[in-house]
Amino acid sequence: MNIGQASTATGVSAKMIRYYESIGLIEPAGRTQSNYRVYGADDIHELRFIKRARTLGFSVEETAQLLALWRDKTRASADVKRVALAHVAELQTKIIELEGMVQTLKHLADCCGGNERPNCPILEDLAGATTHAKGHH
Amino acid sequence: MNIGQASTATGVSAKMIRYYESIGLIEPAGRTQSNYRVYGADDIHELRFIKRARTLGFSVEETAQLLALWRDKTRASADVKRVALAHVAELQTKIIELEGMVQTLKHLADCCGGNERPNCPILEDLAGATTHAKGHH
DNA sequence: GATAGGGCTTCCCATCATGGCAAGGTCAAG
DNA sequence: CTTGACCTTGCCATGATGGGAAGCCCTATC
Repeated sequence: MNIGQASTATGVSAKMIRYYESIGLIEPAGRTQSNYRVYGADDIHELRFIKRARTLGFSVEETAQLLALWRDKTRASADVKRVALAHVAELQTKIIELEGMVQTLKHLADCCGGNERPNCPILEDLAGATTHAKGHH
Repeated sequence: MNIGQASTATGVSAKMIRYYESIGLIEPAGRTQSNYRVYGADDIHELRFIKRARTLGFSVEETAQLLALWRDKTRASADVKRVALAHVAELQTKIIELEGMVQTLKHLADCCGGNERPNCPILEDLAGATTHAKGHH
């Protein structure tokens, strides 16, 4: 299996497969006599694992940890769970941050006429926020 | 006012002030005879505006649009509102994405013993997801 | 067998917003 | 005049990804 086929089989671009190899996330692939990378069923499996982890928002670093645990047949599931829950906490922190932005902006937008006149509470907030921000009008 | 003072006055690092100048987000600052950048009250005001916009998650590009609207005294508030609501939509899309990840991971973590044994539904999901993912147990 | 088209290789560059470091000029206080 | 804190520019790094160029390889068709 060539890198292009591995790519379509896993949804990981050829570019990224090479990148993952270069940073040591995956072992260097075998090569044909003409220096083409060759992938087997195990490699495909591993790339799918990586793809899924990335889709769930794990960083490459976290993915490496999960891969190591996956490879280690004597792992404790507690270790996996810890990594997963730490990631959940990160995600939730991010969500709360974004929700704060949304709330503020929605409030400001609600207060904005959205018409032809220049008067705009959104700009007023950005320019000083001394106006009624939200909650304490 | 030197760049360091402008930085502490606005919360924008000196590095970023120079960067914003280099990409044309702000006008080149005036200079002293010894080539130090000089900032006045208006510049501080503008940097605070930028800081606030960035804090609300606007990209530098979006911030540039907002700055332009702010400077334009004849703007229509509808234009500002459009930029803001477009950004809200982006944020909400991102939030939904993250919430999907959290939901999946929480479900998997709930199903994981979190003990000394290697058996782990989290890894099983990453490795193939042919197990009961979520919803269709 | 020659040629064309597509796939592979490596290497470099760009993104976005930010930080860090280094070498050198400047300013203010002692 | 020295010291230390500040400023200047310039280059490099991040994280994960894409783009492109130059050159080699393989296969199918003529």
